[in-house]
Amino acid sequence: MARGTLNAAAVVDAAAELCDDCGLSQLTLARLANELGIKPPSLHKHIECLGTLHRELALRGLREANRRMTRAAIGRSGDDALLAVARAYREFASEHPGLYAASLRAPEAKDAEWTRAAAEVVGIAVAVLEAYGLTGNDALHATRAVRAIIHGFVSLEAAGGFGSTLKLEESLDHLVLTFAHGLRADGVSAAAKAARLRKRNS
Amino acid sequence: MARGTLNAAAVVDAAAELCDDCGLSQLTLARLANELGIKPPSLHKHIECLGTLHRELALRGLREANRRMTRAAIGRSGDDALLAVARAYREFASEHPGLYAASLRAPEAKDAEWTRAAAEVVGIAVAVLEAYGLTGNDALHATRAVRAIIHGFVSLEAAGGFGSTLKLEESLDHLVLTFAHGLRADGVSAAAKAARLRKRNS
DNA sequence: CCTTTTGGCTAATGGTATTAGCCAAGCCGC
DNA sequence: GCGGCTTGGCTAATACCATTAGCCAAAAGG
Repeated sequence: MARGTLNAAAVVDAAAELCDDCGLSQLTLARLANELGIKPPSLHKHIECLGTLHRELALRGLREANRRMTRAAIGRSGDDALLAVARAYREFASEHPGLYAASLRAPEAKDAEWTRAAAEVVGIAVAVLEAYGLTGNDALHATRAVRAIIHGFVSLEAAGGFGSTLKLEESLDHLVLTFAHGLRADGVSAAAKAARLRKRNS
Repeated sequence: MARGTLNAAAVVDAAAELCDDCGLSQLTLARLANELGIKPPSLHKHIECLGTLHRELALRGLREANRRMTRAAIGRSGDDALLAVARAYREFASEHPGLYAASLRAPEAKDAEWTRAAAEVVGIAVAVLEAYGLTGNDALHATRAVRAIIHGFVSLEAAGGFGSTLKLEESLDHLVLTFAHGLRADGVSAAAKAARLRKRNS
């Protein structure tokens, strides 16, 4: 390796590419070094340790997801926006499985930058849900719901959990819109009522 | 270790306990051996390798989830059943985070036993959804949706992804019932229509 | 009671991350 | 242009990890 052609950003670039190709669990410092044409210990001149590299990848994944979802939401509202955001997220996970996997790790509480990047992704869902006129706790519940729906779908897909041949995009569209329909059709208050009922039963 | 007191089941027992306590990623053969009072290589007299141990844990997790969900569904139908199954699954993941994490790994295609155990968990959701009168592709989409919803919620919770203080059980109830409401209120056909519309636009 | 099987063990191999410490290339001030 | 400092490679070494080979004694069974 010619001296000086490498820096921290380039290392993370290579790591991102590698984990997209081979899976995050296969991303090892030895492989990464080999890919870059240097010896493993030399990596520590650019990154602190494997943990910080994973953090960098998580940040990068969150920012890329944020970028795509924000862009998808522009100029849309309601179901249209919800659908576009969900699709953008799914597309990101599909195109960058390694980065996506890295982005799933929960940020460490004391890491403000990481926490903020994760919160911003949630913020997009919150913003889109404003169109449904939800307020207070209902909005928070619905936000969690949207996160869970999209994350659950995408990560099951990534794990190969959906066996059959039915188009995955269609499934996600169905899911998001059915949920949105439930929200619009006074679903939240109905759900709250049912939850109370259930709680009394148990 | 006294000779004869140990067998494969006992090893998996200890592994399950260990990974519930310390996280699946912290489950190492060295730790496990230490816990059992033997040396690491001796483990290979009972288990083939770390991979097969993970498979055993996955099977155990799937069966326990299956058991709890089946039990929860007994004597219920409709929203009631859906809610009970979702809660049972969430409770399992919450009480056995390590086993739950192990159960998430996609079964290897040629492993019939593992594949079947995973399919049975899905089967419960399918059975519960029959009450909503869905047929054909709609039923399949809805099945995927329920899996995604429950899995997404539970795994985000396990990863600490939900920051705020709002009761998690309530959020899951909201989510499940809002989706169910969407299903009941002719949500599927509406969603399909919207999806076609969106497809034309893009 | 002797033989076979079993389930521990130690030793060794090759993988991992990481630290310490060396050394030369390149940059910066003079 | 030259000398010193910083930088970014390197090798060597440490401490883990899983896994295999091969040993040996305890238990089991004829």
